[in-house]
Order: sequence, then C-alpha cells, then structure tokens
Amino acid sequence: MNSEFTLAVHSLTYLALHPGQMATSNAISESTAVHPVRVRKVLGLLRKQGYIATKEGCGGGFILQVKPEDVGLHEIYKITSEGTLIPKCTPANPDCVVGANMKNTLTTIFGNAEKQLESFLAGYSINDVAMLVKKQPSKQISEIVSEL
Amino acid sequence: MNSEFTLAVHSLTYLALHPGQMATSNAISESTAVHPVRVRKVLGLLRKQGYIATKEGCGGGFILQVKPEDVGLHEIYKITSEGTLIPKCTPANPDCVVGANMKNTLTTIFGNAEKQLESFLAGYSINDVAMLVKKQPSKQISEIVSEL
DNA sequence: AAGAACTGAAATAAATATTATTACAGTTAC
DNA sequence: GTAACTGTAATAATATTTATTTCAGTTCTT
Repeated sequence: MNSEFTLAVHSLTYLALHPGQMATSNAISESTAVHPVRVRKVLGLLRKQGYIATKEGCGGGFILQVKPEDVGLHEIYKITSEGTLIPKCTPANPDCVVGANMKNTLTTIFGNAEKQLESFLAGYSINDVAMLVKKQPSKQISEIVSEL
Repeated sequence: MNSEFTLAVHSLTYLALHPGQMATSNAISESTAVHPVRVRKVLGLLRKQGYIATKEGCGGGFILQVKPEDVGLHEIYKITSEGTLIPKCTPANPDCVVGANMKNTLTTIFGNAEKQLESFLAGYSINDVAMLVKKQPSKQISEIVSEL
C-alpha cells in the first residue's frame, strides 16, 4: 500500500476525531510526521472528491464534509492508490510468448484481485478506524504520563 | 505488487513451457528483459523453497521441480512479496492518539486483506498462467509474421 | 489598509528504493 | 584445461518518493 493512502486515512481520522474544528496542514503534519506541503497536496485530492472542505486564509484549514461512518476505506483506496496492486511489468521480450503476454495476463488477474480488495476495504469506515485508534492502549498510557 | 513477484511468476511460467529443459539465467533474462544476475537471485529464492532445481557449470541452469498445476500464485506471493500490502506507516507522533495507533490499526486491517488476497491468488496456478499466456493472440500474430 | 495566518501550486533538492553492472570464486561438461 | 554455467558480493546507475523552498492568492483581525 502506498503512503498516500495512509496519509489520507490518517488525516481523515484526525479530522473525524476533531469534529467541527478547522485543522491546519501544520496540525495534521504534526500528527502524521509528514511535511505540511504534502499534507496539503493529498488533502487536495480529498477536497476535489468532496470529502473535506478547505478554507484559505487566517483561521483556515481542513474540515470533514461527510459523516465518518459513511466513508469506506475503499473510497480512499480508489482516490489515492487504485491500480497499485497490479504489477508494473516493465516491457518484456515481445518475441517470446511469455514475454509478450505476461503483462496482460497478470493485469487481468490482479484487476480482479483489486476489486476483491476494494470490497474488503468497503467493510471499514473512517469511523471504524477512529474507534480502533481510540481503543488502542498506547495513548491512554502516554496521556496519563503527560498529565502527571 | 513488487516486481520480484512478476519476475518469479514469469520465470516459472517460462520453465513450465519448456518442460524437461534446463533454462539458463541468460535465456530467462531474454524473455523477461531483466538482468541475469537478478534472475539468478530471485530464482535462488524459488530453489530454496524447492520449486526449481539449479545446476551449476556447463550445461547447467534452472528447471521446474514441481507440477505447474500444483503451484499456486499465493505461494509465489508469500515467497517474494508477503507483507507488501500492509502500509509502511513511517513513525508518526506518539503523543497523538491517531499518530500513536494508526500503524497498528492499519496493520491489523491489511493483515486480513492480505490473507484474503492470498486466498484469491490460490485460485491461480502457474499452469493457469501458462495457459492464459498461450491463449493470448499477440504471439500467434508475431509468429506468423516472423515465419513469412 | 496592513499584517498575520492560512491554502494552492510549482520547482528544486534530498533521501530512499530499485535495478543493473562488474567482478570473481566455485561447479560441471567435454 | 577451457568454456559455460550458477552464487554472491560490491558498486553504480536509475527511478521513485519525500522534503524543502518559494511565492501568489485568500481571509481574518485590528
């Protein structure tokens, strides 16, 4: 899985857990440890698809436009990573049956594999991810520590 | 999908279509358009798992040790690519719930996705790939042309 | 109106990952 | 003994990913 998917899911989860608030690319950058320029670039994709709204200028940032439980991971996969499961298959020898046809063959097989992956990912929403993230123990511990 | 998988499947298919013959890394290199040293390296993985035999020295090369219909693509995936579906998730902010737990969460989800992918790939054998490759039209056409 | 705090986007640089190349020791056939 | 192979390590070249810099445009605040 490429890291744009991770970054998009991470960002959406962050926004889901800060409902009704504008989050700046800097804030998201601090959570993801990814450069704010890249955050803005990837979140631009989500904006174009209507998942988030952005506001420029002072007090601006990013905010969810959809209900977290309505966004399936397959939608994010499609936006950021569709096609990445399919092998690249750099040009092989066209004068060999195998070389000439391997690409088409694997593209067909993995096209179906990707469809199946997408229907698997459809079983998880951003809200599910947010809940899973909150259920994990690591933060509770560090929160307790930082509150001492 | 990483290219070691492609190279391994391509090589096994090549060997399946040249049964009982030793194929050199150079011959496979010509079909795959990949450097022979890399062919030898990847095929070394398949040898360690017993899928092929190699013979050093003059007249040596690679030869299948199993029946093509008995080798599922999931086996090759496991050897060459297991874990690649799971997002890398470079270290995020441990002081943010999301940053601290996204990696575990996605690893869990994609661990299951990968299991599902493997069972999908189990539906295809090297023999299936060989048949699909032969069924494609491109070679027939170029063969006809070169035989004129 | 001016300045501070933002996004959008392009261009460049740095870092990382992949692939090819070179080199050579060891093996086998003739 | 020599030619034709594999195995493996080290290095170089290339491609991809990620970060950085820069700046124009927008919005809020005073």
